[in-house]
Amino acid sequence: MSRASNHAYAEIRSLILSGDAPPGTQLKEEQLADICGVSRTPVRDALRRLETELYVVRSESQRAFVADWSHEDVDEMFALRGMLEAHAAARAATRFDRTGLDALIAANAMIEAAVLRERPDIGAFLDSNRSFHRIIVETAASPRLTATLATLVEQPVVRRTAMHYGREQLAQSAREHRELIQAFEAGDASWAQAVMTAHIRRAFHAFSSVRPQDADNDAK
Amino acid sequence: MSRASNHAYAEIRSLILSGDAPPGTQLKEEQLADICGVSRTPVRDALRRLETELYVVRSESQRAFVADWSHEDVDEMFALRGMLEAHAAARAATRFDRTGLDALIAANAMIEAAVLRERPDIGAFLDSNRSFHRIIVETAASPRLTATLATLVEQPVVRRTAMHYGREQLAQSAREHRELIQAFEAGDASWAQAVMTAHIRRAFHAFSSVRPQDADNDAK
DNA sequence: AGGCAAGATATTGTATACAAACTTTACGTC
DNA sequence: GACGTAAAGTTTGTATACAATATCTTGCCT
Repeated sequence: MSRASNHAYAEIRSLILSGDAPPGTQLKEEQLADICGVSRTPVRDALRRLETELYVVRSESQRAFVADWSHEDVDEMFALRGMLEAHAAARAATRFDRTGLDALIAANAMIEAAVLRERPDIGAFLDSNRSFHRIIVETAASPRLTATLATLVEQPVVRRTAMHYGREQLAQSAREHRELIQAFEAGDASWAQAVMTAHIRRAFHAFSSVRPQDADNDAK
Repeated sequence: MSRASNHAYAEIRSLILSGDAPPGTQLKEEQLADICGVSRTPVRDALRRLETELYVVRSESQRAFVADWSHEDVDEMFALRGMLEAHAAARAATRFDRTGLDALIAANAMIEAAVLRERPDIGAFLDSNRSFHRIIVETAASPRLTATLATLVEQPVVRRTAMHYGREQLAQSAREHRELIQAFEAGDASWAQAVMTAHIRRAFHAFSSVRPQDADNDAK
């Protein structure tokens, strides 16, 4: 995807993630084109991408809005993500080589470094966490699975979850990653699958315990 | 999505499914625009959609090609579809009402009618089969799940599978549907999930036993 | 003869103008 | 005053022209 199109995508996505365009906001192509400094054509491309990733929904008459997620939507998303990432972990367990494992260990080391300091660095945590999970999904070597998960792992949700992790929960997350690494080193698909299921499920409950008004404050 | 865009989508998709554009064929926007009688703009939209549904892949330099499916791809697709449709069945089991069940029973009656005749009617089987599965997924009431499955249920594969079902396998498929209906009437999520898992898995093995050269003949 | 480079060609990306569709508003009628 | 309808305004859809980039061709140099 080329320059203008990517730029529009990144810009609009960031409008949504930052909360500048809260759920329900109508996204008008021309207005976005002005903001991004490009024409409507690449904006339309960007909106389509964001639509498949479910950041954006369309009304019956094809107008675009920032997606609003009910609690049930989030529950269902975590359920699907749990199934698919656990499946990815199981496949990855029989495919990891030393290079991949080392990359995974390095990513988790960065996570721990971000967590085990006076004031945990949530941004660094999120970045490394994303790398960690991406390595697993890519090692699973199923383009279809990768594509499917890409539409399910909603960064705003992950972010909101992490924001409300306490220090202990962040550390627990890193410990679960350690157990995943053990399962991968043992090449044990069932083990990896079970740990990943629990890992995602726990994240869901951490997310659920966030009261909506707190989450609203995060968006700012 | 509007007229020209939908038309281009349907036309290109049918080029791929019919085999007129075999795997690896380059899909040039201008050429497709001529074929569809529309401009490049809606063609680009259509290609993007087909890309997210993995009918089309792109080279590094953004040229579009008809996707090629390895046996492993198909295996993985069935695995994902099995997980997700079984999950849908479990959710649906706690949500069916009398109207939905009756619709399901009616769909399966049509399937049996298509199968239990001198010469099974594959076209009618496929149509009713699609209805049957759609009712279940929609009853699961998860837009996300619906959207995800839509990108996985590849009609060419379903078709190729059904073409090679013998009369007995077609009848077995209908019997499995009957058991699914029983599970739904009992409101038993685990039962429904298990039957659906087996149902999809059996379809995969029916598909796998088709030798490639036979499958090629089907495409004609 | 083989490889590299420059130009020619083909293909996709972007901007813009116009068309179609949907929404809102204002007015008339009951 | 409420409802329906029509016209004006807004937003998205499509076509087309042009720009950028990739690929292929050709010819030159080694």
